[in-house]
Amino acid sequence: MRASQYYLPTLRQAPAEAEIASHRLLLRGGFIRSLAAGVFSFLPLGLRVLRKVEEVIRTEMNRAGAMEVLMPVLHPRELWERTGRWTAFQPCPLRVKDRNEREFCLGPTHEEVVTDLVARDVTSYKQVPLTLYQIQTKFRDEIRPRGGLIRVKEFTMKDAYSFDVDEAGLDRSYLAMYDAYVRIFDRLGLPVQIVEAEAGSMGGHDTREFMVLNESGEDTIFICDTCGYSANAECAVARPPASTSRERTEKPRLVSTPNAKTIDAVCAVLGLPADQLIKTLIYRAGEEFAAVLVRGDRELNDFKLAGFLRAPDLRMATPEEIEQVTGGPVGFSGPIGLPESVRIIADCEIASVTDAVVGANQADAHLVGADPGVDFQVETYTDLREAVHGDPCARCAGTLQAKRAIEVAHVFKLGTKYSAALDAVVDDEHGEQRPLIMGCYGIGVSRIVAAIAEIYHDDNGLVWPAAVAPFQVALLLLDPDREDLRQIAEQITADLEAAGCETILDDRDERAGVKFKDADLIGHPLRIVVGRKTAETGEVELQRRRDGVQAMAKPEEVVAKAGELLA
RNA sequence: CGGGGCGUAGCGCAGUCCGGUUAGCGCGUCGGCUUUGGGAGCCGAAGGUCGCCGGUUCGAAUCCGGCCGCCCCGACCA
Repeated sequence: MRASQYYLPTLRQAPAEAEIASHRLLLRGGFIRSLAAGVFSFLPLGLRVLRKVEEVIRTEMNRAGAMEVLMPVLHPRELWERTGRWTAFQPCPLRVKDRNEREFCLGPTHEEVVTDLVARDVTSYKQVPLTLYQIQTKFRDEIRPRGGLIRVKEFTMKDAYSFDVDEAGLDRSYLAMYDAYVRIFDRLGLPVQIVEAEAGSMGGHDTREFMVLNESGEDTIFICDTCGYSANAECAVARPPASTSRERTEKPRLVSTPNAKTIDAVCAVLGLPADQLIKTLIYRAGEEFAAVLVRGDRELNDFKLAGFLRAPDLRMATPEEIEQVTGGPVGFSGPIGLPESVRIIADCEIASVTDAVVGANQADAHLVGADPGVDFQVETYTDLREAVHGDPCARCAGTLQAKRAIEVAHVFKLGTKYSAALDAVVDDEHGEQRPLIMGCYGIGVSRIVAAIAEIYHDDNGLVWPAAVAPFQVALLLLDPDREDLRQIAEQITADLEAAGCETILDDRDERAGVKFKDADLIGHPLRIVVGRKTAETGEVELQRRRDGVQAMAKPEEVVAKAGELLA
């Protein structure tokens, strides 16, 4: 391929809107261009990278026994209503109407479509296990696109769905995908941390996320420095302190805390540290109210609470509801003297708090000297708080380290949520009808491009791993007007391409500096220079982008030498 | 959606507070000459609804109101 005929619009300066490295460099290198917030075009170079990533995924999926299909982007509303997700899916699917006012959404994910597909044609246990996948554009009306390709409204995703008759089959299908993912990221050269996670709006269990450690990521994960336990912040568990035994002391004492509606304010008024306070949050689930207790210096984790209460309509109580239930205004709620009907749930840590400050359930007052289990009873102690950097690991004597990460893939077990709703049932070996048990496995293909760019770059530009580089070799012909040099360069290009090494010949009518800068910016793994030195010595210069290792070679030796350097 | 920032030539920016000639600068683009191994030099040229709509004013890039777009921080996800 000749650079002089290639669409290669590199930018000397990054557009102002790009902040993170991958976004900046992908724009500058002429890989992508933005059309609107979270909507991008892939230019020839970017598309080559995207296709490389796809191809790695495709071969490993096929190897794992999954079969590729292509499902529609346009999904009829009725299908989504059968699973209740027309309104429940977050972020909300993009919706369109046809000329007859029939409603569709642009597929944000394909559980409904694939399950419906399988429901129509799979009727016997003999037809499973079955794993179908596709590589396709997904649409999500993201609340806030950000970070170039990191979070967008329209993106390429590989999504796979497995169907089995029993849990054992699901386990096998799940493991096959898990292993395939490990191989995929290994081949892509992308180091991933596999973490425990929540399933989000898809529903499911045994959720694992494949994370690329990076400051531009949107997730926080915790990794134990000793045992390797790792989990998304949404479900990371820290070891609570040993619970403390208490004796009945004096009854809690009412103190005046005028206008102290926040933990900070109460601490200031009473001169006490926040870990001496118990924060009482009032939640509503259906017609039921719950008082949720966490230590004053902690944050409640909503995922954990929702997971414990298992109430689909869980929400914080309104100020009016709080007043009605506790008898006091917002900011002064406490666990003492609540109506019997209010459940009291506490984070494990509360069990070791003594002599605590709690809200008095009346305006401008708190109670001092409250002891859990003595002055009030707790229905259940469970892990409800947000883990923080430096917390003790729940599984060993190690310490949890907080890190930022980019989620690039996700595997989890769906169970029968979709098969039951969409009648994907088969006869088992006894002739009994059973809903298929599903697993779901996603990879953010275009996001991987961003993640690789985040990880592999330096001050001069991108540094693509060979597996995904748009071209393996950039051959810089510094004097395109010299016919002898041009012939050498073209011969080397032909040799390399014949050897299966994708090569772009930079024969543009540009100065040497421009070609060097562009080659560095674009990040070709190997650069070969044909220039004046070649005319003098008959040799060309090879340089590896990754570490700058150089070598000289005669034209007929270039293929072998390039192979060595790219290995 | 809440908070913050920004919108002037393809890209990066100045000018806006304090209204007043023909709206500037760097890069890029086009033409010419020179140059030619790390984003060249000189000469010449093209390129602008100053995001949009309305208002104030003799006069608006600049002041006021509304709207749109983009980026960043927060709650969601691949």
